[in-house]
Amino acid sequence: MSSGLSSMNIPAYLLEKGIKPSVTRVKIFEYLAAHTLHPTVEEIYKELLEELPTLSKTTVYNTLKLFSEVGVVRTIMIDDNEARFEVAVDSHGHFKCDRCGRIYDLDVIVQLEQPKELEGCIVREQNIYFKGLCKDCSDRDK
Amino acid sequence: MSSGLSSMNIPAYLLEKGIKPSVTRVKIFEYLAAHTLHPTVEEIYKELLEELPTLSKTTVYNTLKLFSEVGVVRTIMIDDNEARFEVAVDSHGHFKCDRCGRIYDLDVIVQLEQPKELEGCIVREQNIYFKGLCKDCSDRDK
DNA sequence: GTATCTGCAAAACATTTGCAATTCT
DNA sequence: AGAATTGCAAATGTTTTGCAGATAC
Repeated sequence: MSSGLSSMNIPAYLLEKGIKPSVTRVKIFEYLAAHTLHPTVEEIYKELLEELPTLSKTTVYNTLKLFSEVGVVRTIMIDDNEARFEVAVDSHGHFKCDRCGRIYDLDVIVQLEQPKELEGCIVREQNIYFKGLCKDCSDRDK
Repeated sequence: MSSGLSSMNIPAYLLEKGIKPSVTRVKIFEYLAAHTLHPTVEEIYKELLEELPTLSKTTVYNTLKLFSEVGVVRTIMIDDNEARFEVAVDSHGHFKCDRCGRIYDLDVIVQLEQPKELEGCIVREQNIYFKGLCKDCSDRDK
């Protein structure tokens, strides 16, 4: 059969971060790696349900929380109260369109100088995001 | 009596933005102006309840939404799904402590260059925030 | 066989909505 | 009176929790 863990390609990245692999975890990770437009829990859940018919939303939440704790994924919250997720790679910026809600990655690698005010603090993460109207939506206005 | 609108000092800022003043609105604005550590709806509501015993959380939500729409306040969401608010002044960065949850303003005025990738987009807002452990919390580790 | 992972149902929150009551002019 | 503001109660939507069942080693 070809549905077990043993037949899967287990991302080294997960192992490096100390994640014990399971079919569910690998699938969720692969989904995030393949869908870089920052899916919501709902989206991940609905799509994977086709491959994993017994999947529950709780498990998606649990897994993303686990991934987030060990640094495999980054949680993005911009304004609306629904978390979005991405595989944690080099710090980059985001652009969120206020109209269509899409969140785009910016290739620019963000490496800000640490403000003097943060001396004594331990800075673990830095984020930059822009908001406005994306090209598609602003074209539609014309 | 001294509890009506007529006895209050109405912030010019509200009028400029076209907000029709009311006791509730002025109080909420004053609270935000005086409490710059980015209070939540809950915090604003609980504190103002002492002065405005009939205040409802719905009104706090409505007012903040109104303020936000006209640009009087800015809504901040960093990770947890609870909105925080500040009076909208010049763009500045934030630092959120993962342990105690406090959000600090950074005096640094943020004026980023617009990434080339965003050509054709209408950028209306830019945000920068750092995350990690604040001085108090990291001192506690030693 | 024991520990871990998963899933269901219910609970916990934050936020929104509909509508009635109140207030302001 | 008429329009806008406020407040209650219920609905909505996301996320968390407790615990039982399944799975892996």
